[in-house]
Amino acid sequence: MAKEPTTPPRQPPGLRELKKQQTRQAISDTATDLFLARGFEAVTIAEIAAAAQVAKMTVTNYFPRKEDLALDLREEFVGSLARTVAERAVGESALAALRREFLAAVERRDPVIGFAGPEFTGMIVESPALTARLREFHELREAALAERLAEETAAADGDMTPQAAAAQLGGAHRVLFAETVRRTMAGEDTDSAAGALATAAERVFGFLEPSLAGYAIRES
Amino acid sequence: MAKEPTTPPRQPPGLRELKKQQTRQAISDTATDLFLARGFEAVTIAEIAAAAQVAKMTVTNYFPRKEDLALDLREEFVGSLARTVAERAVGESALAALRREFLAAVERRDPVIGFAGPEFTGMIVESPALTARLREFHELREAALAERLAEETAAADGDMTPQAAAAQLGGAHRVLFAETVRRTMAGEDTDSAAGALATAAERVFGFLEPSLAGYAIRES
DNA sequence: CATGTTTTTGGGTTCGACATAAATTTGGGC
DNA sequence: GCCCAAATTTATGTCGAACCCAAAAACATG
Repeated sequence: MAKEPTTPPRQPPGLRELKKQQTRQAISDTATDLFLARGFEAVTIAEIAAAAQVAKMTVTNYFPRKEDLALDLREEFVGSLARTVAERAVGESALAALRREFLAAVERRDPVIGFAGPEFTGMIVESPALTARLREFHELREAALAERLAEETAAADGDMTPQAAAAQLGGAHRVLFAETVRRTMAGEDTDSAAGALATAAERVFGFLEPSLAGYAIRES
Repeated sequence: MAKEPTTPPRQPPGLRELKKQQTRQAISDTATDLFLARGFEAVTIAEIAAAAQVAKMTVTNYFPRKEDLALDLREEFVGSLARTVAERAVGESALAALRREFLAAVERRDPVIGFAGPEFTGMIVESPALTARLREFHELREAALAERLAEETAAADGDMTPQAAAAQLGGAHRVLFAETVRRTMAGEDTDSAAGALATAAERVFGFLEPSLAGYAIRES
């Protein structure tokens, strides 16, 4: 069915691949500029194509959904929690790892937890389509985390503990993300918001401590 | 601006109002039949209008979004958790009330927690648009719960405890809803699924006990 | 530089969402 | 009963995203 050509994905970046990346990036950048200037819904695919000097279909080929043009961090976002858990230290619980990493992300002002500047944040908040897409990302992220936790804890097949724990941990992130967005949209400056977020994170994660402090502690 | 005619909205259901409800229901029923028979995306608004013998625009007037034709339980669903908390007994915590009500809903085989029959459930699962809409309902439900909890606990303005608690409680419901859907799609019969759901609910809510057993206990 | 593959292009279709005005129906006052 | 004003339904038309297909252009490889 899937034929392996003479050259399965090996090294060579190749000119073709290079130009693809450039084209993709150029389209994405062009689109983002337009979205920020006039709002997501107000910009048409045709306009983006014209501005990027490619055919409409080329835009669609790279970004099957219009939302993808604005939210191009899917992989990064969706995998973040599962990755943190997978890479936690021996003796560290999932909760501890996620809290530690969240606080580090606050320090970094990481876009992945919601630090994205008022324009970009506003673009998302103003758009139902983008908001919906982000909601989907949150769900996928939680599902990825649940899967990771199931493996890490060697949970039995019918056991819903991993999903329950992932819902709590993912929920904490979701709530904190929303708070970051709220503060950004309220015009609060980044440093001030970051301070408040760190405090809020202590509280929100602390709230989970009674249930999760002993869950998914890495053994080796 | 808004002029009050001789008769502001008073009592009488009125013939006009009655026919509106009938029309609305007829359209919704027609649409649901078509969706179940051929899938959500495969049915066009024009077809629904033709089958219900009304104009396309009439369908759109009653149901601004196509998804609304299939998911017409928004109010019920979104308000359910907040309502349960609002009506809990004196001395009962939010967690206890929600668990009690969830188990009662399992006994009722309530569609609101996911008991909807394989056809209907399949229709939703197969459709990205309906899945997205349902996701939105979950979020609105959690937000409504958070608001209710904030009032019930007289939380201070910057305090995120209500949101955090709502995320945990709403998360539990979301996870259990997903499990109901999963079992339904796996072909499991309703009674068997209900039994498993009751057990799962005990576990999932029990998992929250350490954090939430003492939260939002009704005082008067 | 010839050949085969991948990417881009251009043209076209479908359908949901939305706007507007015309036609129809209803509720009441008289 | 009759007619008016308000509300509802209908008829038309626009716009844009998603999708399909075949032809042309760009690239990789021997």
